Amino acid sequence: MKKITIGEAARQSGVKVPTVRYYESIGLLAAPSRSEGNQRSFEPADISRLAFIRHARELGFEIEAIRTLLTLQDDPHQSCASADAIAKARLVEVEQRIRSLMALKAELETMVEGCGHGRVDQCRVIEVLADHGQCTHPHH
Amino acid sequence: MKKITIGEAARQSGVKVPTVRYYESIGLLAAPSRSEGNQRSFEPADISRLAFIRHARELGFEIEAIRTLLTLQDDPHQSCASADAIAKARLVEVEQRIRSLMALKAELETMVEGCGHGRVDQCRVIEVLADHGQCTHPHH
DNA sequence: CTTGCACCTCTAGTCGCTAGAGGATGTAGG
DNA sequence: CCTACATCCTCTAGCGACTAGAGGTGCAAG
Repeated sequence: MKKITIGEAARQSGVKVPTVRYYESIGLLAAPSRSEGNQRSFEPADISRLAFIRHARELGFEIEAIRTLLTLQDDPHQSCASADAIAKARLVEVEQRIRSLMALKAELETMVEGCGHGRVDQCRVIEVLADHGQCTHPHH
Repeated sequence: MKKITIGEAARQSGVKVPTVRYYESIGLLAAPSRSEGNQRSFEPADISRLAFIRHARELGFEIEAIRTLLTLQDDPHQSCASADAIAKARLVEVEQRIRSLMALKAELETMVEGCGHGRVDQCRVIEVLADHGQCTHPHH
């Protein structure tokens, strides 16, 4: 077996070097074996695991959710109901966040459009911020 | 003048009591005068300022952006170009975030739909997470 | 053999709060 | 006036998920 350094692992998985060490420190990744000079030596399986974590993080899953997903992955005979539930919960979160951001976007657009590019005392941006009652879109 | 306690200020502005103290500590809100017994005594203007901050936070502006917006509000003769720029930048951020979340939503939906509710080794949720190449939507 | 990069551990910082300890003040009822 | 109780005070530490930096060691190429 060729030894995979932490730098290689980082490059291949797309996770930064300090983040790899961080994941090890919180027990998301098993501590790898070490070289004679005390340097980490990873296995290909570790790269896959790191890629899994990275992808899940990109999808916005929290570390604790990922921890659960990883234990599910480690034991393929389990029911995937938990994985399904976690993904569904995340989907609901994302949908809510999108709705909220759309309302936000509308309000920011109104603010920016209303700005006459003059002085602050006529600025709609400042004005709207100061007076929530001027919000056209009920969101927050 | 009637004295406004921190609790009243919090209730009227919708900012929590510890958060009001936090805003004071970071200099976003001027330190108010104190009662004989060392308790904070706010002015109506402080309530407006807190409401402004809260609204801006709800719109996702960062504290440093709010600090700038507040100094602009404090001097109404300035050009509102900065306020305009800050709001526009925030708008761009929000639009980007929405796009990214939409892609995410699509991917999560594919994952959840593909789940046969069986065992983990057939679970599309786990599978897609493990292999980024299966992503139908190029986003991250 | 030296240069220089990659690696090691450890601590502290980021952002925007939030929680809790331990004590002082203010107010309403008896 | 006394007591109960809510509210206030300061201070420190914690959250999530890293990121930055100090100060030192390993290793491979020229």
